[in-house]
Amino acid sequence: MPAASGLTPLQRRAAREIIALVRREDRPAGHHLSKLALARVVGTSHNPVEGALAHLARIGVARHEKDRGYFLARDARLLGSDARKLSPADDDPLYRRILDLRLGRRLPDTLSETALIRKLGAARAPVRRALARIQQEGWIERRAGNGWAFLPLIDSVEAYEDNYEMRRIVEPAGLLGPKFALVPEEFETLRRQQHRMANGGYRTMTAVEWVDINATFHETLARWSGNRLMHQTIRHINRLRKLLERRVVAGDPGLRARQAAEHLEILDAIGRGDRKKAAALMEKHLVRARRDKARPDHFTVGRR
Amino acid sequence: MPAASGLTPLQRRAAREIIALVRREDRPAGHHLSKLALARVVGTSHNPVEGALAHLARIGVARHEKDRGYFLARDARLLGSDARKLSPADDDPLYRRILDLRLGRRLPDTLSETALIRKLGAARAPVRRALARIQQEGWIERRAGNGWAFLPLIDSVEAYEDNYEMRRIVEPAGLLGPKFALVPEEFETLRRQQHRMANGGYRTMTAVEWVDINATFHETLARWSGNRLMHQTIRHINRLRKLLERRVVAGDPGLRARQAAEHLEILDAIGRGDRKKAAALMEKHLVRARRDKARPDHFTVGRR
DNA sequence: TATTGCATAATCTTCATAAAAAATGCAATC
DNA sequence: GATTGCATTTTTTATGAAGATTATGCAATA
Repeated sequence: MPAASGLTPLQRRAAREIIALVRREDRPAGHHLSKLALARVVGTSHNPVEGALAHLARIGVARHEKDRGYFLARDARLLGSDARKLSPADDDPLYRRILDLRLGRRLPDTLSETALIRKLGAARAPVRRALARIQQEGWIERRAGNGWAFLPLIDSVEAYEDNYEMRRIVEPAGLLGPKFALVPEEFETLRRQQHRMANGGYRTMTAVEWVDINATFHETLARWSGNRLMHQTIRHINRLRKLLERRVVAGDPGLRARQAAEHLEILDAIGRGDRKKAAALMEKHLVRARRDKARPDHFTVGRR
Repeated sequence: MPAASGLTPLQRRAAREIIALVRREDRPAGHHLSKLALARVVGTSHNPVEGALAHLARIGVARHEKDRGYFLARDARLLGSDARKLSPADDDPLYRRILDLRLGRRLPDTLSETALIRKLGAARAPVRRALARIQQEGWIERRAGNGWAFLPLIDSVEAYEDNYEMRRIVEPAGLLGPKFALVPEEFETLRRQQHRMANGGYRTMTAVEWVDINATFHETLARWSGNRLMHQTIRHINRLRKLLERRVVAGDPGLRARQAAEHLEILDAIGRGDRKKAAALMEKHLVRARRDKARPDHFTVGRR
């Protein structure tokens, strides 16, 4: 049973982002959820946000008052299980199925679109949509004439190592780039986030939130490099990494706290203007993170 | 008037690759063009290759003998103008128009698919195909709800600088990676190619061929790194670079020869197993290449 | 024994239209 | 003066069938 049936994908996404936002900012019960402000955050018109808010009211996350709008029903930090229920993993079932099939070695390296449609028992258009997303993520490509070919980017320990090696090469270099410039208010936001995490905030966090905060940290620094191609590349690498870590065990709490501490050190160095130090710390951080995670048993195949 | 009307895109592509192949290998008149072997090279079935060969016979590049197949009509090195006529630039007219419009600042940063369809006066399906390609190349992305947003990756001097900076960071690191291993026969092929180019071979080459040989050189080295993500990333960066260099002047012959000489130096260092030296040479090479090309006047906007 | 040339089968693209979803506008309300 | 709630407009997605293209098989031939 889907966690939030009856919603359009965009409404689900809006609902997810609303919860993520209030949790990031640790809003208390009673906080006003302004339709227009939220629409700006989500990047859509206010229409789908209305649907999302209505859903949040149905599941008891928000209260509705006629002509006044929606308000948070409980403190945001108590909404962990709701955040989990709306997790992006369920977003596009077809995408999920293809990913699971592929990771489970149940799809050949190359196959025609029609063959995939038969296998999934789905219509062409949605299958194509899922394929487009996968192509965008970079682990499938069209073959010259017909059909598609999976690329070996997500389904092996090696891919995992490759991913970390790329990060180790690119991210420290980004900190040293000629156009690097931090954005003060983003700097403060990152520091606050990582600080909270280092001091036990991870206990109320879902796994997805943890991963997202991590990704945001690294992607923000990449953006500060002033090199847009580098930012895009890091985003791409991170997306792939999320797929690779899909089956990785939750990660013990000590790990989370230590990572946050390392992130804070890097931020401090950047804040002092000591980019060389920051780059060195970043490299060490990435080497250590790889060692902590890249173990063969994480690549066992299973359902869920 | 299109250079090769009546051909399907795949047939055009096959024709192009056949000519590129025989020119790369400098085949003489009379060389047999085997349908099956060519199909393997192009990556399709032999059907579209047949169409391509028929076309090559029509335009006088190949001769046909009943039940014996097709044969090269002239020495491959004399086919420069034919190679130019089949150049990939004409492949998807819609893609070209969007690119031109965007580079000419005639498309807003964000617009709906329908608006684009109206502007181009084309049907939805082909527009969507072109957009998918652009999305793949990374300079457009879907917005949350509706529409598309252009990313600033192809339309400024800065993007050009960013591109070279990324190459400078990634490519030398690739040569130093832990899994680096050259492929002997590819090594010889690269050496032969670059040697020919350094010794005046560039005179019979089209601009597109020059760019392709360059790209092949760098992408092959990236592949040798053993890091598939790195290889993919370099390929992506190169594709963007081709767009950026679209309007760059043809490049004086001396430049071509010098670049080839630098490529040969790098290959020599790799061949000796001196990867540190190779990486240093690569970095110098990229810095120099950037200096030679990144001049503002290349970003003048014009038709064709 | 491998390759060609052609026939047949499978796959993909296009296109028009209906239905779903998102964007937008604005009077009523706080 | 800003925000909500709802009506209207615009955009996108789904669908299915015809036509185009590509894949495949194989007898005839070099």
